[in-house]
Amino acid sequence: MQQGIASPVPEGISVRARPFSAVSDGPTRIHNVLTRQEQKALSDISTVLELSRGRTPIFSEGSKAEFLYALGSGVVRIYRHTRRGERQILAFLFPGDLFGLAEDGRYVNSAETVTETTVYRLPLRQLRRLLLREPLLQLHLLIKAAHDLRTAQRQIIIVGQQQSDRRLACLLADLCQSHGLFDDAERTLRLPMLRPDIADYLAVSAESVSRAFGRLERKNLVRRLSATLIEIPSLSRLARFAQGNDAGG
Amino acid sequence: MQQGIASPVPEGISVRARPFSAVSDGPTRIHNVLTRQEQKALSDISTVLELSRGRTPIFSEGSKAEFLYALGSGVVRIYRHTRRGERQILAFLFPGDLFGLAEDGRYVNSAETVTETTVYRLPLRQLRRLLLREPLLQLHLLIKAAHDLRTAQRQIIIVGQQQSDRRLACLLADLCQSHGLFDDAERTLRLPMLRPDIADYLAVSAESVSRAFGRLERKNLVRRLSATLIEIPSLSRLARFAQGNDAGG
DNA sequence: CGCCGACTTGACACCAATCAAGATAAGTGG
DNA sequence: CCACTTATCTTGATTGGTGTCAAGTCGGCG
Repeated sequence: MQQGIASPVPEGISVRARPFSAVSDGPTRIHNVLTRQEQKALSDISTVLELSRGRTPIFSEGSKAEFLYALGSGVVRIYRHTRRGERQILAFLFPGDLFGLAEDGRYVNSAETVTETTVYRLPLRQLRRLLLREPLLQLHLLIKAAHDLRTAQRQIIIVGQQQSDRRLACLLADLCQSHGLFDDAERTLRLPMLRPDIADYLAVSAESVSRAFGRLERKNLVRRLSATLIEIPSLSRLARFAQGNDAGG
Repeated sequence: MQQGIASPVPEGISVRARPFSAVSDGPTRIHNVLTRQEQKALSDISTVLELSRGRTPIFSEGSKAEFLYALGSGVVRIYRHTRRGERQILAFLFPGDLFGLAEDGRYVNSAETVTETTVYRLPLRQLRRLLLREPLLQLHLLIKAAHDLRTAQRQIIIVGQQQSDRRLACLLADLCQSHGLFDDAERTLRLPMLRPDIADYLAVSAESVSRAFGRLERKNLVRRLSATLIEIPSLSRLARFAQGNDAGG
């Protein structure tokens, strides 16, 4: 639905995640809404895939869709190619996320690992049967879908920003807040992806990502300790800048 | 889910729409997947709202979410404000679309009419009960949600385009193909929205929309008969240009 | 130590935002 | 029916940010 159901997050929902997907790490995530029992039901029909390196394709645009995937550990990117060979990354996925969106029986996007990952593969036919048998489980997936729709809408707003440093600030703030990549003690963010990935996510060139980092650095919003290790003195200042409140030095 | 279920569109699904939502106009839309019986069940818990003019607010960001809305006729825009007062339109909605996405019991976006509209309002509590009672209906809503996620991802790609004339071409092609706004005999598209709406949807300035129209006109991809009536000689050429294949004069 | 990939920085051209002015269309009152 | 008014759209001139191409730097690894 263009907007969705969601709304009051159903009460009495556990955030545990052992058997089915390792969603327990990182801060509590709103869409981790499956009970142990539901995760058991899902894991009963799933196959585990261990993908030991980045850039491993999982499926690609246009191929026949027979599975839904759930990410257990690691990071995955979802992307699509334009006709001119450009790539738009539609999402970075983290543990607990589902992927494998299809239309007319074919995947509409491509999926690749960014890091070493564990993926659970669920046959769509069995999944459909299961969902019809378990309305509450299905409702939780519906809520998850609504969450992902919100995430996509958030990215529309990010990509809609005109200045590249704001776009980058949005991404950095998101990564810090949601996915356990931020080390509170050191105030550092460990980026799992490379510059071209960031560029294709923000819809700018890789060079502009560098320049955007430079501008954030000059405003003391970030400091590059290395290309993938970013110190962030004040998360709230970064987030404020990302959302338009001009943050002075 | 970051991607979703969807996939093989369930068989044996009617596209009729009389009682609940007037989804029958325009070409068959993939997410119009409700049976008469399901529509009846939904209409039993819904209230009809007739909104006789454009710019009527339906709900706004941050207010308490107690309803899901279904659009019966007309056009609605979903948008969000950035902190600097800019507006990003996240979607134009057409008959059959659902809206009212919420998080923690509050709407995350604002919704306003663009034209005269008919809206069906569904109390979330009753809807939730109904969905748990009717797993197939719920599955159809899940498929609808997956469709909307695809639509949002499509907009990410549109907004990610660097040239404004390509963005505009994408929007025009979409409007032609999906929503019964295109007159096949005359080869004209009737735009229901004004320039600032188009601008805030494409994330460009209103002036740039005008210039983009000018450029498309110079390439003979469109002709402005008036500000809201656009002649489109070849839909396929327009679509090809939108997707990156450079279309010469 | 030197190679290699990844990232950064510089120079230039181009596109879009902005501010401002002009054109078009629709609606109002004489 | 026409003049006037207003809202909307278009066009122009300027400025700044970004893509592109190219060169340079950093860091890891053999």
